Amino acid sequence: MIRRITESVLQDEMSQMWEILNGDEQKILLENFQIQTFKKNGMIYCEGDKPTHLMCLLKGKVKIYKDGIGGRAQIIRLIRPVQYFGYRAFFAEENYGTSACAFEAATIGLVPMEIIENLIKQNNQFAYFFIKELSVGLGRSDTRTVNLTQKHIRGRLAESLLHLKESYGLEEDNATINIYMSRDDLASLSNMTTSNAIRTLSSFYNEKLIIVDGRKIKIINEEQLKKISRFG
Amino acid sequence: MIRRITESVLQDEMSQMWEILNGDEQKILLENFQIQTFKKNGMIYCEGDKPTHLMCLLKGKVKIYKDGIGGRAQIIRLIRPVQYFGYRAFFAEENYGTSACAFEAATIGLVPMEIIENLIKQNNQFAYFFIKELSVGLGRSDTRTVNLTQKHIRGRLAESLLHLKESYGLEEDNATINIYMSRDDLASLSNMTTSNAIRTLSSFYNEKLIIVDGRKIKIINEEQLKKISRFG
DNA sequence: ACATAACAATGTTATACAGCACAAATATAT
DNA sequence: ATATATTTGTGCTGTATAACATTGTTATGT
Repeated sequence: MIRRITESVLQDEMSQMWEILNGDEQKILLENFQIQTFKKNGMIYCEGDKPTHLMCLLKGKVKIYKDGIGGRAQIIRLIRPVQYFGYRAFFAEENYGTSACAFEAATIGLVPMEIIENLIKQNNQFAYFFIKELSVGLGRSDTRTVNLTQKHIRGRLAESLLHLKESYGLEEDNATINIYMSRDDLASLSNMTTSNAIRTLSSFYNEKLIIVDGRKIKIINEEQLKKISRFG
Repeated sequence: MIRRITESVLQDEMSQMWEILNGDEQKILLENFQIQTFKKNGMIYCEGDKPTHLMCLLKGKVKIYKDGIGGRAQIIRLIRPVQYFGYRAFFAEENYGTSACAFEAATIGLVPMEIIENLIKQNNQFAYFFIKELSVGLGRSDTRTVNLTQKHIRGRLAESLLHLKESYGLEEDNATINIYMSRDDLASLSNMTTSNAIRTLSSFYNEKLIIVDGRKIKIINEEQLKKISRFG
């Protein structure tokens, strides 16, 4: 019964990966697949840990971050369902260089990296899946470096808000960003202090670009935000 | 005769890749391999171009950079012989997100990406080579993001100097960094303005950490530079 | 050898941003 | 439900660093 459930998860939600595999390979994946849940703010893995599993976010929201200088965290990547993560360090033969934490209650599918490694060795399309995944990620990371270092504070925050919208979408009102995020996290995402995140957020509110209600943020002038993000 | 030469280049210098391939595959690589030279400051490819070839730096020094906001360039990666580059965008199915330029006269080996793609599809170890290469690169890029955004100006410059030493080594005196780089490039590498690169360099000189003679930089107190890099 | 341009060095000013302190408002746990 | 901890909002102050201006120095070409 449980096997039925996990099989349908693999088939339906992780189809991108599942469909590349042949029957035998699917069977191997199924036999080694497990699902784990994490509470809000639960740690999924820590910087320095040994990577053991490929992870696939099935439900919830996850942040990948690095602890920088003086405890200042820096969010590197936001994960949404269905995205894969946690495998880079294994391939690079390193310990994790980042930590992963659930923004909100999360359900994650896990596959031991040895299994993934073997599948890669027998299925080239599967290997190519990771090559593409990593290549896209590397491009993003480089772009992010430049954005974070060269854009001004307003541009960085505007970019983050738009990025949150792209990643997690909007609520039923078609305006409120569908995430409940602290000012602190918003600051880590935008490479600024919490004070500045708060301050800039209220500037945007005064300029009628957004409406802020506690942690809920409604975008009301996306065009202008885009302009500011491009550099304003 | 020419074939003999290119074969020896593949065998000796690009051995990391060559040795993974079987006889037939090596033949394919050899038949599609060509060597090209670039002058000092010669452009190898540009942001926005369509990626067509895997490149391998055989001789010289190359910088990979992005043109950021207001013409401010940002060096993303330094290439030394023998390192591979130029393939990411193809795998990601994007145009180049960076530009590549020769610091000094460079010799580059080129292989059409279609050939690489086919080799990947028939040789899993070859695929794994790229998975590892990309994984290491992605980790570096993420680390770099945090270093450039969170370290202070002195820390960033110290880090760059040490990085240059690691990348290109020292001259016979075992102290002078083996690269002839403008202050402007040093600034792009360290995410600062040219003025600040110059200023901070002369601070380091006054503190007797380095000796500067034009573009030649001699490291005389590496320990202290490391401390500053870690955060001083 | 000289002119011209590119590069390097340094001082001055302007500004964006970080750090801190404190009060008010919200979450979270018991 | 109440207490405790965390998060949020603001103002103020100091500082790092970007921007600008000036001058000296080193390449490059004629």
